[in-house]
Amino acid sequence: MAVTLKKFRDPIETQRRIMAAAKVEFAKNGLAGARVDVIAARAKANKRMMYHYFGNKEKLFQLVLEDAYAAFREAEAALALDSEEPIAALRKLVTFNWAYFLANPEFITLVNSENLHKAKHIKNSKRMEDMSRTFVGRMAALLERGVATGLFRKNLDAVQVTITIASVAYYYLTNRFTAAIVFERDMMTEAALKARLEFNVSSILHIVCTPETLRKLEDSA
Amino acid sequence: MAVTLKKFRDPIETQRRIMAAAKVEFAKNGLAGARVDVIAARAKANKRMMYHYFGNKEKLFQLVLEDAYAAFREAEAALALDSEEPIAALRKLVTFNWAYFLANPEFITLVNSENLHKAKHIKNSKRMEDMSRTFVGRMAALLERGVATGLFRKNLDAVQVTITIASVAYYYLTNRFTAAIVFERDMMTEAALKARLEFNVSSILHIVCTPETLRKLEDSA
DNA sequence: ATCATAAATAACTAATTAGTTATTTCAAGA
DNA sequence: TCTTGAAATAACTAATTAGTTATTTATGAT
Repeated sequence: MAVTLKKFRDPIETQRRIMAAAKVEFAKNGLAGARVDVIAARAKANKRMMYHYFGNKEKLFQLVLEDAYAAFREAEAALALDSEEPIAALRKLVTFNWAYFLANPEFITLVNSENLHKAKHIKNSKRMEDMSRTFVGRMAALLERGVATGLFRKNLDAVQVTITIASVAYYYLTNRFTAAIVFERDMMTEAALKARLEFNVSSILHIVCTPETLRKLEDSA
Repeated sequence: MAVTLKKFRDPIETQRRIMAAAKVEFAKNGLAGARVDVIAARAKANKRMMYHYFGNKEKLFQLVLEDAYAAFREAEAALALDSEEPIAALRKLVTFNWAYFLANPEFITLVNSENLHKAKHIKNSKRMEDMSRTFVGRMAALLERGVATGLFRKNLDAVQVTITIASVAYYYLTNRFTAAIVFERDMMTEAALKARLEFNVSSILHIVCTPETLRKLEDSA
């Protein structure tokens, strides 16, 4: 008999493989387009294992989606923005959003899928609730610090700013295929990506900073 | 026998009904999730008619999508921005984008679906090409006029501005379901919608206008 | 009037697919 | 070492679904 290195009966590892395979499949084809047989095959697991560990396709989707959010929030928290000077923190946050969506395109398509389904899979998720609270709090704190030091405009809504930072990155990347046709250019060349990130950083600074702050930034540039 | 008002054998009308039904179904469930039986039933047509007039599900999707783009471009062209003063034109354009996405939510989900499929259905569409050219040209012309009169900042890329105007509206609306959970608020109340539109108009003006223009706008406010 | 053609319908099929049943295989504790 | 329960597999099923076949029905031109 040939010597095998395969490790038998590792339930944790099997679940991990199924989740990873599901993430790829759901991201590529959406919830309706994803095939459980493909997930099982890619996970090198039996389909029955998916049903055993996760119940059904939709519950698996929910877990995959929650995990994707959790990873995103953790990465954002790791930026430690509260220990940075406000302008630097803002630049860092805009750049982080861009880089994260770019490096994790499946996050975008999973979120798109969930919104097509009116967020039914995470609607009553305690886990989502917990993640979101700290996330929103961080942005509000950053804006307050900027306002206190006179760098940022007053009365800006933290939620609007947060949404805007995400939107200028997310929209460009999620719609890059139709945009390539509409604008007749490759949206994903190195130059195009660099240009978009710079535009986004500049745009957010123009939205958030006071005119005086912007003037100083230009002088020092 | 009861008198019937039904008009028999109207191929144009039948095709119209199938397209309208398909738009609803594709928008609600995506391409993979949409059911041709549901489309036929909603159109009050026989499923065979769909195959007769449109070939298959994907070709029908392509037509529905192209029509959705055409309607959007036509509505935008009808704004006649070139006969408006640049600032007013810009406000009008941002407001139009917002109002259009809000009034035609199916446009957003159709575009999302097409991007999930990497734009394969419109990739070689001459019709899309024609629509897009005039659309991009209009934005470039508007920016140039603004720069010429000293209202707008120099060296702004028309494509980046166009994408940004769409993104701040599109992202908010397409992700309104997950956003409602993340931000723990109803994104669709009248007040929330009004606040977002105002934020978007202000944001785009801050990105596009020179500091002096912005100061004057504030003074006159 | 009637005939050719296109519109419309109903019933069918072949393939796919989410979920299940029945069975085997391994590994850890007594 | 034997037993028990969980992990894993294979084969199956019932339902769904895109697409077709075969047929009927209305309409406009002659």
